[in-house]
Amino acid sequence: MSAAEFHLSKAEIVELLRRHRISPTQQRVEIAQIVLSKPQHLSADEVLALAHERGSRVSKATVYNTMGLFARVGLVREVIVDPTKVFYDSNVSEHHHFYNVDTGELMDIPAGAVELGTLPDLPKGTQAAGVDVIIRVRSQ
Amino acid sequence: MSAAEFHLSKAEIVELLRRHRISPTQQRVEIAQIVLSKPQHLSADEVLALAHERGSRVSKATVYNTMGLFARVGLVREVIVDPTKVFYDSNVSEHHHFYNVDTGELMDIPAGAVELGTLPDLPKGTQAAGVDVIIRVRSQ
DNA sequence: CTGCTTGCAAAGGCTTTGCAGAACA
DNA sequence: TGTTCTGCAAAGCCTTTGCAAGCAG
Repeated sequence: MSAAEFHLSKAEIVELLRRHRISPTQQRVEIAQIVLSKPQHLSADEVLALAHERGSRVSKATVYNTMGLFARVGLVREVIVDPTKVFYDSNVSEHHHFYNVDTGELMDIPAGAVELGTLPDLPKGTQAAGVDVIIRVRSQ
Repeated sequence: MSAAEFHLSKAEIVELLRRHRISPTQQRVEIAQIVLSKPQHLSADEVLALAHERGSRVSKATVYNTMGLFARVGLVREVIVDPTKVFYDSNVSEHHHFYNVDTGELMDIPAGAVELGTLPDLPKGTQAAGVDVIIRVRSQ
């Protein structure tokens, strides 16, 4: 997906959801507006907090359902770096991450800054589903 | 650490723990014997189950404390690929992983099969703490 | 209408913690 | 003996689920 997905009007969000065969309910549209507004890394709790700040009346269960749905259709990407919570990344183009284990901060690695040669042979009977590179850093 | 760390006698385990400034209590020695017996990926629950199979009377709390301690001193490595549980890898030499999202199986990627060029510039004020490469695969 | 969604609260699963008793040095 | 460790149960967190009421098409 390109950066054109960012800064979307409500109508564009509705269209985007429809293209992904997601029925554009009010909650889903509001969550999409928050999450897809710019490249960012948000936990479910942060999405909920942002929604409430905006005045949306969305429940925690719906945030989880919706983020799971968005991840399944490729609107966001789950980033698993911290055993205590999942991050959702609104940038679904191929890129990798720095994770500061002291602050819990997740940052993008500039595209092209990590070269990954050809993939190794996959285990028999499997197909690739994604490659994650996480560089853990510590505040010094 | 080399493969020489595997197949250790009780005395060797005690010595290994002492070298890492870990007081070799009975439970820690038993857990180390299980975990460090060979290259493997175990969850805390699996360590506990193996300990009980062996007849050790170790509690869940002690398994968590001990695995956390071992990870902190570098006797094992935490592998975070699944938001529902942490894996402990007894192979602490540099290598990466395949993770089968369908089966939950974690496998080593043969050493050298993934080429990672030079690391990108780290965020200001941080130092590298580790690099994880996870290739997610699906059963086909 | 008819099924999909939502929200609430409760349940679930993994991990941590508090504290008394036990083991280590 | 003083400190560190262990075990149990309870608590904590994030996430999922059950089910009745509410919306979408």
